[in-house]
Amino acid sequence: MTDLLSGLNPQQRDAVTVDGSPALVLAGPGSGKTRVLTHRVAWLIQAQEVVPHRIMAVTFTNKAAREMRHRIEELLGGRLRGLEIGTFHAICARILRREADFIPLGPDYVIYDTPDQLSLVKQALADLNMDDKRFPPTRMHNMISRAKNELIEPELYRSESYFAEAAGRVYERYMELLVANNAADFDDLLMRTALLLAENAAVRERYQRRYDHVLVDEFQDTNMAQYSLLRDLGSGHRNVFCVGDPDQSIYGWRGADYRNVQRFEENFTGAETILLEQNYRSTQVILDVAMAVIDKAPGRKKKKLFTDREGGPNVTLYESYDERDEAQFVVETIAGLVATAEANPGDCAVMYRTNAQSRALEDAFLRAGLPYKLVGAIRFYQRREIKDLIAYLRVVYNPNDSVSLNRIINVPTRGIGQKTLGNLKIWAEKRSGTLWEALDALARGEDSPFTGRALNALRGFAQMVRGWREVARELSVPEVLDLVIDETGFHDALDDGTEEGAERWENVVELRNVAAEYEGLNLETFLEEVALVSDVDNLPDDADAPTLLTLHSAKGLEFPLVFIVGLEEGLLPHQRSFDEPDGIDEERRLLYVGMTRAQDRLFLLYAFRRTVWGDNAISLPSRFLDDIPEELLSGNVPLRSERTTPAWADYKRAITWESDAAPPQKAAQTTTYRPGQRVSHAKFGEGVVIESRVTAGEEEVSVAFEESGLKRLIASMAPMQILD
DNA sequence: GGCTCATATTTTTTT
DNA sequence: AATATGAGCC
Repeated sequence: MTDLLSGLNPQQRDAVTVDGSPALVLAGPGSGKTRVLTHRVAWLIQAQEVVPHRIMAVTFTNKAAREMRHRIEELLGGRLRGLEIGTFHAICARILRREADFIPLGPDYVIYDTPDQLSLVKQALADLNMDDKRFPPTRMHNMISRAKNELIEPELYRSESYFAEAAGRVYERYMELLVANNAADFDDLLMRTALLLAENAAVRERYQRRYDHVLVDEFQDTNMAQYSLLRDLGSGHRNVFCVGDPDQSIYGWRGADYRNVQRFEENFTGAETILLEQNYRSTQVILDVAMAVIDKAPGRKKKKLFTDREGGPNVTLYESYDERDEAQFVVETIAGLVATAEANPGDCAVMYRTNAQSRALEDAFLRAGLPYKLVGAIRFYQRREIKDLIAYLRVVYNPNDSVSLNRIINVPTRGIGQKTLGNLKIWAEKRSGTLWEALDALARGEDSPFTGRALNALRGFAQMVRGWREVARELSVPEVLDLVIDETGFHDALDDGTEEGAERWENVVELRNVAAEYEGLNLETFLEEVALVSDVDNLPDDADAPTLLTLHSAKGLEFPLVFIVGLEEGLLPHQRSFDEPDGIDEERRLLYVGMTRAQDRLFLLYAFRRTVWGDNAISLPSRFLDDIPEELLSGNVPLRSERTTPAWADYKRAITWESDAAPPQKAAQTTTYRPGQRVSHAKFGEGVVIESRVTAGEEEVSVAFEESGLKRLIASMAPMQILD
């Protein structure tokens, strides 16, 4: 039996052994909060003799849940049975299936992902005869989602504006459609569970008795619904243990509210607050840089993080020419450090603000012939062919899921076009039944307005689905998949001889492999797993290759070497954050989260110009860079005091000036280069000037290089020798 | 009914 | 740049 408390510092030990009162652990990055959580669960089981199934532990990702279970099992030296551990969404999904009697859904409800949700919002708009140009489905969906996260039901949704009033009507119809489809969206999982516990005393008390202890990780990123759930679960025994860090709150856009930390202190009076300030991850230099950035956040409770990893190499700040150059620097640096055995490829992570930025990086890795691991981007389960097959499985499981039914009724094409489908919907409405009920009636030979080809196509499809439903219970998930693929001619329709077709078929094979791993599990469990997996969940940790991921998905992870790219105005902070109330601050915290992932080395990069939407634009270094003391930086960017031709400093003034005063005039009015001149560039070699003009105060030269083709360069950035 | 080509529109971040 | 939608043609 291991001593659970040895090897913990005094604060960690206090946290692990909190007894008989609620606890709030404010844990800085790298302060061992995962350790505290796992040791506490183990301590409860071992020292307090709490039965595992009376403990609920909530994590932020499924991967974190798996790892935590694994670590606790290691600590206790045995398998844990019954410990309830998972994300809020996963735990709620299970509760709702069990308590389906109390909600307007059957226990066989399906979970809709974002695209499903969006198509249902469009349907709601259509039903209400509302124009989707004036009421964009994404915005409507956003407002609905926000309401749900705040536990506001349609009938309570009050409008302050015309637009919000419209959203309220869409919300109401959207909910009706979800119920009709026997479906729940992500937000429903939380809202329905939270409301059930809040409104039904019997159910609430049952769950209060069921769990003696509730532990929550990443507490700063909980929303109202999640908090309400937590309060109701914990109000009896008050054994609620929350771990979080307001400085790492980065999910405000999804309804997370770090003020839940204050609410917790109010609702759970007498809660013990424990600060974990010692960082065991990063060097002092990295920590100082990160703290310099976060300290500028307004209205923040200052925490003093410290580490015994004194000093460390300076943080590298690199200004690249464009996103290609940026990616190349990353790849070359990694390759260099690997060559000198200073790092393993798997020690490195490259982080960015938007998924779109991964492209340039992937290109550079591919060109260098180096493998990499990519989190997110085109998510596997979002690929068309995968979604199609999942939709088939969902229809087999729950044929009243009309979103899935609509998706596959003519995929692969089987002669059921817009017109026939429209008629089918009209007929279904006339019979006041669902789409599937109409199809089912057709298959049974009921009289219908359909004749000829349309009738045959519809009946054939319906009979095929009926056939699957009859045998599905006897078959494993991969067997059902095989049946669907076989009878629909999915392979031939997909693998059309093109490279893309072959790739899509590969994905189908991969899905079948995934399904095969669920051998023994039923369709219900498979569909639920698939609906709730996140990208980080699928991160393979065996491959020794650099990881490419967004700053958001980097939360909770750590790497010896971290590159953060695209530190530019408009990207980080992102353009879309500018008009959000807490927007810029959240961007700042996002950068802080990224920086504090690094253990040994941190590289910060920005590009002088970047292609955005196929347009090449000059970019400005991120304002956050200004907050970093220069003595902690090295790289290719001159000190602020020594900059002689800092092109961007003037742009910055031009863009950030507040008054109506004209932006400062720049020196460059005439061009140094003329069309037809032969020039030589250090990197691109020799070429001929095609054009040269002054844009935004900078001379922009287009040169046709013999080796490297046509380039557009900024004269002051990339000086060239004139050869004639 | 289905396919091809042209136009529009897009990208924050995720369960 | 890449994808989604829509018009027009077979």
